[in-house]
Amino acid sequence: MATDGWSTGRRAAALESIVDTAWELARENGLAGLSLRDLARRLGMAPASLYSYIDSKNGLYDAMFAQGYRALLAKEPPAHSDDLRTVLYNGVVFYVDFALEDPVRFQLLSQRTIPGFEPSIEAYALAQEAYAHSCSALSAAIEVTQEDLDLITALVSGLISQQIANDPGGTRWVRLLDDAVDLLVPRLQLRGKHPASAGGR
Amino acid sequence: MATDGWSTGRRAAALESIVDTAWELARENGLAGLSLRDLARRLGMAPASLYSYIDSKNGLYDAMFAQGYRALLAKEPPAHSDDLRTVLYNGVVFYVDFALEDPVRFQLLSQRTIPGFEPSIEAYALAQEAYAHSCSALSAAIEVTQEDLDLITALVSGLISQQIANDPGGTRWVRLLDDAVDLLVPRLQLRGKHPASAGGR
DNA sequence: GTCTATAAATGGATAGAC
DNA sequence: GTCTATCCATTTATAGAC
Repeated sequence: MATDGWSTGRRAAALESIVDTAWELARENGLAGLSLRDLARRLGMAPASLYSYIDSKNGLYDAMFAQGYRALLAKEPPAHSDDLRTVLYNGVVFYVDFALEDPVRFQLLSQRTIPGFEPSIEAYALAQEAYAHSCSALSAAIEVTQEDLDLITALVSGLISQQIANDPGGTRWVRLLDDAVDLLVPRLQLRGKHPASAGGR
Repeated sequence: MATDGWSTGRRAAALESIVDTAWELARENGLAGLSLRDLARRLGMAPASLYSYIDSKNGLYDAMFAQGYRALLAKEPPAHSDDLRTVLYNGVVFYVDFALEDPVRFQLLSQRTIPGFEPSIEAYALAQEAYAHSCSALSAAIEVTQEDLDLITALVSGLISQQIANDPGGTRWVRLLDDAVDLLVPRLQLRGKHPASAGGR
């Protein structure tokens, strides 16, 4: 039905506006400092009205979590390349840019910091999809193991969180991205030269 | 005066008991979920009495922060060695053990996650002291630049936070510590062979 | 869906007696 | 230094009218 689609469309748009405003407040007062009262006030509505769109505060965090990963999935990925170093570097920059663009979002999406919150299965599926996308470009360039990917993830997320925590707005850590890639590339190439050890998951 | 020392000693002991209990609650309910009311109840005292020891909730976080770094400084450091890889590996394991021993403590000490909290100058000095200790063992073994140290810090803290966030209680990330050290050692040795580039801060 | 009203609890923090 | 009492703001969440 047209009416049905229209109303659910309007509903989704209203929810997205709520989530957008929630991110706005989270950037101002911190993720844990977000309150439904502030949110309703900024939206010009009564706090109780929020419950037409979310079922609880954790439901709001869940919607924010999902929207965050949807934003990552919607981002234009780096151009393809056959050079391993280029693929890795571009992929890493792609994610670092996204993370530093909004540190609070990085906090919700990548760190476990809100006491009671755990993403729903559907929201977590988006996170996995985004992760798979990041890995596929690299897998196309060279055979990588799960351990390779985990090391890359650790190093990159470590640089990001150090940057956010210890030099917010600066470049002390992100400028090491080149060096970080230089660290990783030899390990990946080494494995690429031993096809006998292929078959890693 | 003896009385003075005694009373301040008792006072310090009482404060430490408060901070210990605060950590206990933080491990149960999350760092942000800590409340002065719960804390007082568990201590068997009135909430108002806490204010004889702390001046505010952030003051409590500050005392916890300081105590956390004091615990790190009090930990028996790894044995000395002349082998670079051994020094690096032992130093890294030393810190990883400390972090995983109490993930919530790692959160307060190493991540910026409590909205209004910023460590006091005195507490932060302890953090710097602990950092300097970690670096000195490495510096004794080989010449390292600040960039080297930052890369090590990023990789290690990245492994720790991934371990905590994505595989709590498991070993998926920490078992990569060996590989992480293998990644770092060549970079450090390379610089060691070019003494012309010495003088890095 | 939105509102008013309100629940029911928790939060941090202070005043003042003892 | 500890207590009782309390303030006052805030919190999430619900009930029920419109």
